[in-house]
Amino acid sequence: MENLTRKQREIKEREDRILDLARRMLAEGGYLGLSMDGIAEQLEYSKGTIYNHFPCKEEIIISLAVETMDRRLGMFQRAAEFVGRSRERISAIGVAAELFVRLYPHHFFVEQIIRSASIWEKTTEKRRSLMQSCEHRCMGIVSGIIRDGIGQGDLKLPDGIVPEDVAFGLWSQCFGAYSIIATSDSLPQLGISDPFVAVRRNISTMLDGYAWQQLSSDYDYQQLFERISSEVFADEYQTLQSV
Amino acid sequence: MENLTRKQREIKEREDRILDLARRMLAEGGYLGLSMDGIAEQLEYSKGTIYNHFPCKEEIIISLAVETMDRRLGMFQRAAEFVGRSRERISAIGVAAELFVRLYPHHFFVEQIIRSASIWEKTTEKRRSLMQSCEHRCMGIVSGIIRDGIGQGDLKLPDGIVPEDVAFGLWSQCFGAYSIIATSDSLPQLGISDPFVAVRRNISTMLDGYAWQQLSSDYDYQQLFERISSEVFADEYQTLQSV
DNA sequence: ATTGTTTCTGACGAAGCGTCAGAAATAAGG
DNA sequence: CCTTATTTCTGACGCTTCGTCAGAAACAAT
Repeated sequence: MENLTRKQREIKEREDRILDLARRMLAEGGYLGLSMDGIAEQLEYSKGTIYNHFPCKEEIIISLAVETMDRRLGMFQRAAEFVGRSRERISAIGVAAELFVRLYPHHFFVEQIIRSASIWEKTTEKRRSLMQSCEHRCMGIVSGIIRDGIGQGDLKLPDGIVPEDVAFGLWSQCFGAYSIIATSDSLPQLGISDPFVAVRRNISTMLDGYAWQQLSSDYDYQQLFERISSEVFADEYQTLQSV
Repeated sequence: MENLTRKQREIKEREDRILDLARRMLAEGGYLGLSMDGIAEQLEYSKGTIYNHFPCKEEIIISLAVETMDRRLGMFQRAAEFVGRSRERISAIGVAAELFVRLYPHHFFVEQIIRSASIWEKTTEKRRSLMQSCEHRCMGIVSGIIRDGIGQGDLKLPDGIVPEDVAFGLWSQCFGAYSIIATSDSLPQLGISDPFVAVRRNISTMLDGYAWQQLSSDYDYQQLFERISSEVFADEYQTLQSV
């Protein structure tokens, strides 16, 4: 793998710096805060050089989004390896999702931007399908655990409901809640003192509704949450605590 | 109320035309598709005139968002008046939310943009608090129904959970799901054939998890959905069918 | 008819995007 | 080591959009 010339290494390294700076600019000032001129200036390269890496602003954003989803996918994979009953494993996914958004809010923010700015027209098909495949694999992990649960008799879905429908429910609950949390500073005024706890309870209650064993009345999922955090995601959890 | 000069009426009418065009431009090309120059050109006024109405692009977007939330608030109010047990009334809210997003996707899109583009810095405190108050009242309606349910013995929340937490769950479930539906065209590939139905089932299951009477096993909420659509929201439902 | 006020206009400066001819650096060949 | 070919880098350029503002035009009051 080390058959790269000095030049090629330089280029790769510069690309990382571009993405790193771009993410910060995006976090700072949203879509408009990210400026090609600004990148060139701050990195002390000419604009042309930046455009050698990325043909347009939108491609940078997509690249950031792919990085983001890769990172989460990694955490989901680690979570899925948690040894335990199916509902414990899905809880591990929940821990991963929450830790991810709390630890890397900038990453999550990129995903929100992707979903609203219409940047798709300008980007190549390749990047788009790369993103989709990340999304698919994330969903696949979750659906897989649900299927395992069904196979092991922990869960039985009613007619007309497939595991993907439930996975979609978890996904939208998380995405929606985390979006609202990130962009609304008046939740305490609305009477929601700890929205993250509220999300966990709501999701847990939905799974109870599907009668996924073991029910939250027979098991301390709050304690499991702590255990998974400190066992599976020790480093991440540490970081979060210290902030 | 009719003490307006011809001029003033002209101005009011023009403001509506600006907002109408702006919404279409926004729906067409996102944040970037909305251009002040474009508005001036298409409406055949000079830019200065447009800027007499709105001091910046962002204020237009906020105005659109307020329109949006007002409209939904209206539908929520009608839904809340539905006569029935508490869980039937919350179902009516669900119908309103779904009809709203399906009938007025442009309106919903504005809300998504608001939540990602960083437009808040440029806008006045007044508009912002106007939006918040809309949000609060929407939440208030939902929380109110939940409280009614508790008062009438249909529902009992576990310790540490307040009605607002449950309302937050419904809100985030809907917002997340509708966002994903609006911006992801690969849901069928993921195995989710009818995402709107999936949302309804997931929400219903969550309410079952809270043991909100009557449980979905004892009541045909699918049929209730149809009934509310055609009774409370006859016009809207009609429009939706014909599209 | 004259004066004062409101409303409208479009040229302007600033900033950002993406391009491209030519300069500079690097690699290859003798 | 010098020449030539190739790659990489540069920044001026054209274009679009934002938001401003001095002056023109329309309107109202006297």
